[in-house]
Amino acid sequence: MTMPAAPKPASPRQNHLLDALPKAELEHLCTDLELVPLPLGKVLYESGEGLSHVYFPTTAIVSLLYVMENGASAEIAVVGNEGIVGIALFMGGETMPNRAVVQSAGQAYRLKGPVLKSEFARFGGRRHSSLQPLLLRYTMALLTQMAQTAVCNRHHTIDQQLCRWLLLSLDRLPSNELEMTQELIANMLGVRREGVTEAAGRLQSAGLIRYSRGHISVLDRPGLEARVCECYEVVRREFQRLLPSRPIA
Amino acid sequence: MTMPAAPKPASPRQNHLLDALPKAELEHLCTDLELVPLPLGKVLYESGEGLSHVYFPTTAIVSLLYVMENGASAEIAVVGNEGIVGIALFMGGETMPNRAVVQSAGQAYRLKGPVLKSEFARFGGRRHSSLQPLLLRYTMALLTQMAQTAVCNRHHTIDQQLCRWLLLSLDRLPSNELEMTQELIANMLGVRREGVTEAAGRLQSAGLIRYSRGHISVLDRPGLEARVCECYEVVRREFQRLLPSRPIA
DNA sequence: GAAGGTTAGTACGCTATGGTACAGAGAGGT
DNA sequence: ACCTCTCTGTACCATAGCGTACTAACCTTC
Repeated sequence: MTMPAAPKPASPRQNHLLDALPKAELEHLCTDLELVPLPLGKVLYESGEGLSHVYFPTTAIVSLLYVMENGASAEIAVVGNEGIVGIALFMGGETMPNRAVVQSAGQAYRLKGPVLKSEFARFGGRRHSSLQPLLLRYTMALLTQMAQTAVCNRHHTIDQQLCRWLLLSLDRLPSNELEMTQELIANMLGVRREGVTEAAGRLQSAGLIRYSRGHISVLDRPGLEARVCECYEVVRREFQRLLPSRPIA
Repeated sequence: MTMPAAPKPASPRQNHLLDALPKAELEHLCTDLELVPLPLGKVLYESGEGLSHVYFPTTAIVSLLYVMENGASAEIAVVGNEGIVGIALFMGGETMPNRAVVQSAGQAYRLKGPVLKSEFARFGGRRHSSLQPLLLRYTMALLTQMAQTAVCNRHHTIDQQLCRWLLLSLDRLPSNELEMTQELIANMLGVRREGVTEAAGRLQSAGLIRYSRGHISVLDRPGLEARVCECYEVVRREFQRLLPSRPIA
């Protein structure tokens, strides 16, 4: 069951990582958490650019993209309310050769880099932080998502990849509606826009979705799950296993 | 300059991660490091299987593969003397949905899981361990390699991918010779064996490599670099940036 | 040196996807 | 109501890579 559609007050607990923290620790962070709107298309960081903040999405979805020299792009991973944007900050290295762009508008809590770093390192000191193991497990799940993206890109059809993409997005949204043009989906998947049109047309004919000018209604989620490749389930299971506080679906 | 081909005595310092540790810390680990041979094809861990050890390759190269339900496979990343096999052990989660298989025979130092974990966690205590930040930065580099694999799978031709694969392997070997059948390369790249035959044939006609029954001699490395897609350089630069102790090339 | 296995090369048709061009269908402004 | 812009649908050809079948080199072993 997804939650009721009533406009809920924003709370850090809408992000599963923050929600998984012990009460005291979350409250400790709360003073530094800043709620920010993430409009569609906003670039949180650019390839190779240092990050000033990390973002814990609540209702927004962020795509990690690689943009090639010739301008073509491909989605590497997607981050919603189950995760955090900006792992390079606590993993070290400061930057990544990717771009993080808002794929579905919404909100996120952001935290200044130094605050996160000090909290992350506060491990084994007087007080045991549970943030570090949590973030590391999340990173593992992200790793799996990237690995599976590579596999999917190699072996699966656009139809299957579109199903995977829709399901991954759906899992990170409160409703069955998403605002997304075919053009943008094509950018994410790294395929032609026409390819998405055809694939989406097939899904629509099958009665699984309804598409109209940037708005997708998912009518038959089980139908999508029946068509998707194994990649989706592998990723979903891994997130659930590593971050069991709450199934991401 | 690659090192002279003389058979050197094995040393943990042949692995760049171990080599990057301060002397005292390496010596502390040395009692637990165990040199093991890694024959071609050996499976270090299976998808979803718990790991008892981590491996620091010195002369071996290990591939991380995803094996699909139908048996087809795709390489996710490759680990040589610049890295470590078994990051799930310190990242948490214990397992990964991949298989780690020896792609080029050689040696590695292995370390019992619990030893690594305790050393990894010995951070912020009385003594600051430099192992943790090192391994986390390595994980970031691995992340980039996976991301770039996804991009490469999406956008680049078999020829380009073969070049990338050869260069990545070359960077992890002391010589310009590799033992590798086209069949195996095809498994790694997740393409048909015939596709590799044709791509390799083109490289051979161009005088860049010589291929003969499982043995490849790279004759013209700059030639390969001229044909490879940007993915190779992105990964190489990222490894160099994050693990600057020694360029992996 | 003959036999059998492994590795590599070649050929042919098929399909998914890319490149390109253009037409239709909504939405929004004036 | 009309124009215009954005988004979607369709069509056509080109091509990279797949599936399959077969042949040709080469290596090993008897």
